[in-house]
Amino acid sequence: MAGRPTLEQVAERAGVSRATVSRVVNGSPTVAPTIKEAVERAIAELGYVPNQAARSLVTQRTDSIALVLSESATRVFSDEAVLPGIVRGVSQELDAADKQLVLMLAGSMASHDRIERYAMSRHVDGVIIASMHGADPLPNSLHRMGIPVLCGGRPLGRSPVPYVEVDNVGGARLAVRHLVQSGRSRIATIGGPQDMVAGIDRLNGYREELRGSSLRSIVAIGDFTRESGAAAMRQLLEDDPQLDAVFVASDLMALGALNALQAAGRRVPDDVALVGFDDIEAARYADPALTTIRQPIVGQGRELARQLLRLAGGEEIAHSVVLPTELVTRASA
Amino acid sequence: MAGRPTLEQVAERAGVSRATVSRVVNGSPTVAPTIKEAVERAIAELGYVPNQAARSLVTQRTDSIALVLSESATRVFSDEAVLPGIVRGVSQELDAADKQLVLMLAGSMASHDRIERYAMSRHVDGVIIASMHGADPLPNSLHRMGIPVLCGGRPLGRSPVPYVEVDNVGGARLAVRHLVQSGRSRIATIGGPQDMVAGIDRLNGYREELRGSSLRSIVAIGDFTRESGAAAMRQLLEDDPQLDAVFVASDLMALGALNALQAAGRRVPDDVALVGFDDIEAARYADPALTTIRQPIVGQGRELARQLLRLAGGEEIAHSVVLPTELVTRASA
DNA sequence: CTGAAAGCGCTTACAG
DNA sequence: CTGAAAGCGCTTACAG
Repeated sequence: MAGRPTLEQVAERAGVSRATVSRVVNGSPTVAPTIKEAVERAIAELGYVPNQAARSLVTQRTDSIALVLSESATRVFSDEAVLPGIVRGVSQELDAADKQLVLMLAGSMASHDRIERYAMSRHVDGVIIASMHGADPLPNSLHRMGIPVLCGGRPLGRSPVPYVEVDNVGGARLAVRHLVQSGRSRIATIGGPQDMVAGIDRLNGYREELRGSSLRSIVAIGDFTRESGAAAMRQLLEDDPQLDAVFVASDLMALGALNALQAAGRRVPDDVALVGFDDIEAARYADPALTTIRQPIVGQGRELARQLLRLAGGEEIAHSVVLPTELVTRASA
Repeated sequence: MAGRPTLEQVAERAGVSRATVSRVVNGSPTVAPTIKEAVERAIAELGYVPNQAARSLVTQRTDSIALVLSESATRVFSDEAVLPGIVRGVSQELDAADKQLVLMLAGSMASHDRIERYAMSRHVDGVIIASMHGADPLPNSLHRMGIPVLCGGRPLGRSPVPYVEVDNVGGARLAVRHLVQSGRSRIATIGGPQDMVAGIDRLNGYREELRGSSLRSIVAIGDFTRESGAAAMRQLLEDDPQLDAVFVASDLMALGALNALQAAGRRVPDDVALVGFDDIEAARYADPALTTIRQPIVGQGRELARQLLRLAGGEEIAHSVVLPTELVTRASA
């Protein structure tokens, strides 16, 4: 088959110059209809598809963007329920814009280097970094190199890098307010890891909302896994056997907490009301079904893609976009 | 900053030709140590990173491969538990080989076109297609175009495209054998969708194993979702109220079936033994914990990547690789 | 509206 | 061991 056809061959077949073929391919309006037709026929007959590398070399664009997920994050099962949704949202929006999605799982510091080199090699027009632990230096260093970069979730520490996040603080406040309003008076919380912004903010929301009431805070910390939720719940029961409600910073931890409560002979919601966060599928199937805070997961992915595309296109974008969360009332509270 | 530095600038700074810089960058052994050092210094000082597009244009390689997931598949929650594992496995192996992963969610037939064009534009060195429904024409058409392509899961219908799959038939037989050996005599099954190879093969395995015994088959079909598992279970109880065991073709459907059984007042495993397939996280936390067939998910991803890399490198590879499954015995059977 | 020509940033025979 | 030169397949001012 002598390799795949080139512009040159299409031009020859259509009896025009390469420039003209290029114009047709790129939809330039200044091509005579008859010529356009001839070129299109030649393209179809030859099955011509433009070589992206050649195009990128001259346009300096690749029409693809990288989505970086931290590998350690994908280990947390809670994230496993969230990250696929983000990937799907990003993918949908990118498809619509005819851009490609390059997925990079950042395992270690070593892979940070790989990612930097990759972005620097101009293989992508921009980078979305989702799901960070701690104060990851990657967003800032990419930003410093002049690469369009956007974070999913507010970066810890001061950072000039724009981000899209869900309203963790507001969601937590919603949950606690619901518990207060339903007459609970000893409201504990199981917080997430304090090196992740979702963990930090949901705990802050809890504290902020309690501050408005006369209730005192009762806190245990987990790591977003089911087991850690169960362990934290046992701890809380020891710390305050009289507690009558718990706001748990993730549904998965809430499911663990639910098991621990039932094992301790507490009825949910009669003795202890329980509110989770995330609204994962399993929340609906828990017994009792879990009241929780829903966050727009696919929506966050879409918004990330839209913002990055604008940024890569040279537009000014808001430094932060915060997506609303909502209370989903079920049986557990 | 006048754009990012080029080979040319490195050459000038190091006082050598572009050819020499290129040799150093690509690790050619025929460069004098002193020169090599000078070049490396210049590279470091300038922060030079090769432009991939330029490189690809001449080498005809991109060092990246595409992973295609069907979007409809990601809608099935059962797959949500499986696909991230495959992505992770592929990513691990590709990272080790310093290749990039381009993720494409194939939503519709329209996106099939996009994927073909993308592969044809030589933006990737090969394509892995995971998770197909029906007899998807994509693998064959890519193959016909001369693009290295590999399927996760055996393609339906005759196809020259090589594949990597888990032993669905063998796993199902293992499950049924376990039920037979534990003395069950009315063993039903809930099959998966019959347009997916996992659905078809697991049902075949059930039938094959029963054929060896004197037991008759009792069959209902679901679509791999939890709800469909519950519905199918209700159907089975109606069809044969005396059944004492069920092999369910996915854990998620098995969880639905478990609910339905308990709602119908049957004790598991006392009245009815239950075996699932997949070994997803939730199987371990069911009550009773679910006996199931474990498949190597990340392992399948890794094997896919390894095989595709070989294929793209021009090696001959086996037309099929079948990875073993195993029985994980817990409380439900 | 169309074409000739330069150039994007690399790699790789080919000489020397 | 090193360099000059050709060429990978496109796009885009610049003329006409």
